[in-house]
Amino acid sequence: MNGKRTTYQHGNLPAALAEAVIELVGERGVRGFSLAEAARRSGVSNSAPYRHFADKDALLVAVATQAYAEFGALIAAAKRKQRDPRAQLRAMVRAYVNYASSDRARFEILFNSGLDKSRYPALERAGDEALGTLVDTVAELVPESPERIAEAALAFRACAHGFAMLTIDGSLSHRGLAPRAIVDAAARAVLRLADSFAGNPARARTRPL
Amino acid sequence: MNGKRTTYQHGNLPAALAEAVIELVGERGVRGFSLAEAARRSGVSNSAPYRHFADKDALLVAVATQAYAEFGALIAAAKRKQRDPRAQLRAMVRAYVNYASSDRARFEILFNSGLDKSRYPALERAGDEALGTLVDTVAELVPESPERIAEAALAFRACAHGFAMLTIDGSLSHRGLAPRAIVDAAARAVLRLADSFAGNPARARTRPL
DNA sequence: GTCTATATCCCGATAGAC
DNA sequence: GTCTATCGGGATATAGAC
Repeated sequence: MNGKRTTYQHGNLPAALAEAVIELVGERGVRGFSLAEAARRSGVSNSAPYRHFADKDALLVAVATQAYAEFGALIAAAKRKQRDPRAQLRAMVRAYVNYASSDRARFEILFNSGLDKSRYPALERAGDEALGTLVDTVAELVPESPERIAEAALAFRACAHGFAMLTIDGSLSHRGLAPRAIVDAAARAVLRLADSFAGNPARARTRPL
Repeated sequence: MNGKRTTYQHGNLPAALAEAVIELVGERGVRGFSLAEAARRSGVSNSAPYRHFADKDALLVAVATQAYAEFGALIAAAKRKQRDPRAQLRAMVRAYVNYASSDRARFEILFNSGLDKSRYPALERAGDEALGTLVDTVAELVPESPERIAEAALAFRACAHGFAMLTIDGSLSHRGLAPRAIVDAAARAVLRLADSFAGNPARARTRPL
């Protein structure tokens, strides 16, 4: 709001770059994204980003960390709108899979960018935090042993993740499956799993939950 | 087997390039792969690949198409070793998820390269063919309606796919989950789904299959 | 018909000036 | 913090050697 800016364009170059990254990935995919173009769109020179990020990957990791926080918040919000654990699980899975189409760029950066998460502890922690809500819910749904809870949580998450990845990857598009239909199918599948886990392992179930 | 080759290095540059791509992706990941380096490793100039492939992506698509064939063959082979449909499903899921760790480079090219499959019809067809065996098996497992079969097949595939993607992505590695354990968990999860689908939709199940 | 040589442009990254 | 300059490398397109 004043004329103080001379060489300093934004007051917040990191944020501007992050936005540019999202924009670019949305337009060209992760492979089409370039640091130089992000700098250009932010109105700075090629080398300016290096004052804030060690390299291209560092910028991507920063955006991914942010995205994880947003992703986790969406999942937590979906849960909060429901009362019983089963409905909460459904809502969370829907939020998970929906994120792949509603915020495709960020989802791609998180899960289809080839970033090795195990090399970035902060990113790994952000991921664990984002999905912590899911694990908590599973603990209420599945009886007894921690092993069973862990197994169930992994299954739910993997199932939802698979649907989300297929949403992105184009393998399903030629089958006329709209994003919404995929979200529905994912929720149904995970609830089937949940019902299976809720019952006694080796025996039949009788209307779980 | 003769001295006829002078400038012609391989007798088969496309195959040599494909091999180099696998090698490179294995070493550096999809993002680290470069066409120039693949050419170098194949002993030809920068521009030689363009006699066979329109661009970088075309080479990647060619390798992906090949990989799909191999992937599909592994799944089909796993099925053939079993008799009853349930065991066949288990074997196929295991083959699917195992592929992610046993042939990580090809799996990454197929599912983590950011290639938009819907833009390459040949690749799309290769994918459908590779997974056709799975759908066939589901038709034997799930009763009645084609809609139910389609829903079940999608759920099984998505679930397996999710486990496979998590294998790749490093999200699970810090939890001490070995590839083998992930394969086991995936098979158990998909069989839970299968049991759920095999029963009557809205009622309890009684030891399906 | 297959590959080399070459040339252009873009990108990633670094060094030093303001 | 940012810019300019610069280096090395990669992606292509073209022209021409064999």
